[in-house]
Amino acid sequence: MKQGSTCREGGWGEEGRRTVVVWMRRGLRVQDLTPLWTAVKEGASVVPVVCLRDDAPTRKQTLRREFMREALIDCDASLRSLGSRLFVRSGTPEAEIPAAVQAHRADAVYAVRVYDPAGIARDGRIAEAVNAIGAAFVTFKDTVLFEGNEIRSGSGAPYRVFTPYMNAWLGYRDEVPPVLPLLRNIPSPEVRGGDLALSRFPGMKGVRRGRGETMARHRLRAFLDDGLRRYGERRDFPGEEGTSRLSPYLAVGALSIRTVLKAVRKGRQRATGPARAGIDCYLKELLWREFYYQVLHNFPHVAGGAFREELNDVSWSRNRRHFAAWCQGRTGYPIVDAAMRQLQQEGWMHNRARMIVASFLTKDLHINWQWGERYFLDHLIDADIALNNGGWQWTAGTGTDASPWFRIFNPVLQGEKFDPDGLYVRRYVPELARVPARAVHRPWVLTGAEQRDAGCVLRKDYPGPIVNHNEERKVTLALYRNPGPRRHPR
DNA sequence: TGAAATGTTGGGGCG
DNA sequence: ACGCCCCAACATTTC
Repeated sequence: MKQGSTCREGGWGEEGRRTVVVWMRRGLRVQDLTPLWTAVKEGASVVPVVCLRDDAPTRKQTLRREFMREALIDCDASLRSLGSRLFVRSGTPEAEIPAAVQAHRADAVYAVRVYDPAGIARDGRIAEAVNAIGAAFVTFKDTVLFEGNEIRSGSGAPYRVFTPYMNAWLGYRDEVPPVLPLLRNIPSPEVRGGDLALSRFPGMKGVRRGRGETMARHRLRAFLDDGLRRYGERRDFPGEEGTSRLSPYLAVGALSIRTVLKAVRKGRQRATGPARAGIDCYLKELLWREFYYQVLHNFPHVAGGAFREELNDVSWSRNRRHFAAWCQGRTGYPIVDAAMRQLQQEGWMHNRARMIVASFLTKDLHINWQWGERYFLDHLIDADIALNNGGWQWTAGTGTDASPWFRIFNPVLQGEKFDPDGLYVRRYVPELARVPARAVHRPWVLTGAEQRDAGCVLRKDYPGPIVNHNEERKVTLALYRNPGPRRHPR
């Protein structure tokens, strides 16, 4: 379970017990958090640390930062109820984790393990600095049930295709790590130099009490009671509340994947027939999560480009006007625009919609999927490098188990299929609220009089389609077939 | 977790 | 009554 640098001999602090800095990175919770639980179980005096920056958030990251800070408030409150607290450090982890070790004369740093190359490199630098002052840097498996090196094919190779991976994974189903026992008390030292109280941190002004571990547990409970058994039939309709909405909590570590799996399995035992099928559908999504972590772990080059490296040569469009229209939800394709506006307003987007907008960016606008990947990372409150990358490469057709690159979504048909009444589109694109259902995903078919009746005059109240899907589809086929240099018109 | 193009079939209108 | 055509509905192939 542990993996890390040198362990220090006999490092007992002045009160005769070890002191461990628990870096709460990707672990904004108190229960079922491996590094925290381990430190407490070992009898250490625990210093739960978060490193925050007090610069003004960029506009694009506002929602994400707000979500994280709500989770911090909840986390701090939970820690306080168990005799501890958050020790907030102002600055970068590279500077502040070693500084916290120094201030508390800690013997070790415990943290949740990460798998992205940049995060691994950063951990390496921090480990070096921490080792240099005589403490250990130890990371723990926590974000996934099984790591990339734990499930291998018969030949020992990592899996590149989802279905065989899933089958192999199911062979280990009895070995999933259990939910950790409840912590009832977390011994912690007094604050030292550089430690801030969360409430005193400048960036916390005005942050409401709201989402965090407590809310995550409520959501999980609500999903188990209501949504889970119908997940299979409802999950594809972005206008409905058919999904768990747990992803933001998993992303910041306000909820543990072990807790989710245990709860879902319990629900599955009681279910029969279609309900069980619906639950299995959800379990499969959790396995996609495991799969993409496994891919990033074993094939780290995906973080910087296509898994299928020959597809790094595709010459993408750099049309800024198109990209801006996509970002702002002004492409003239209602389902795309609704989805992108949902992202801007809520910092979250339904997964079906994510696939549609990703297909549109790559296959209709011919823009590099990495532009979309970056945009999603900046705007999603559930931003997760492994899953975001896996999803984008799946749609772009550059990844493992990728859809063939010629699998292109038609935004009109997708809209009509998965948002038949236009509920989703009308909610996020109010210009289209009064457009009749038959045209809500293709408003350009309305006559001038019908447009005026619906209060949606094309190119005045709502943009005309910025590209012609049918034409751009053909361009994409040519582009992927022959990845060489190419000029994009307009 | 696609969609378009192409092929096949069968029913009904119609000369 | 029959063959022909049209086309919807469905299946298969192709990108």
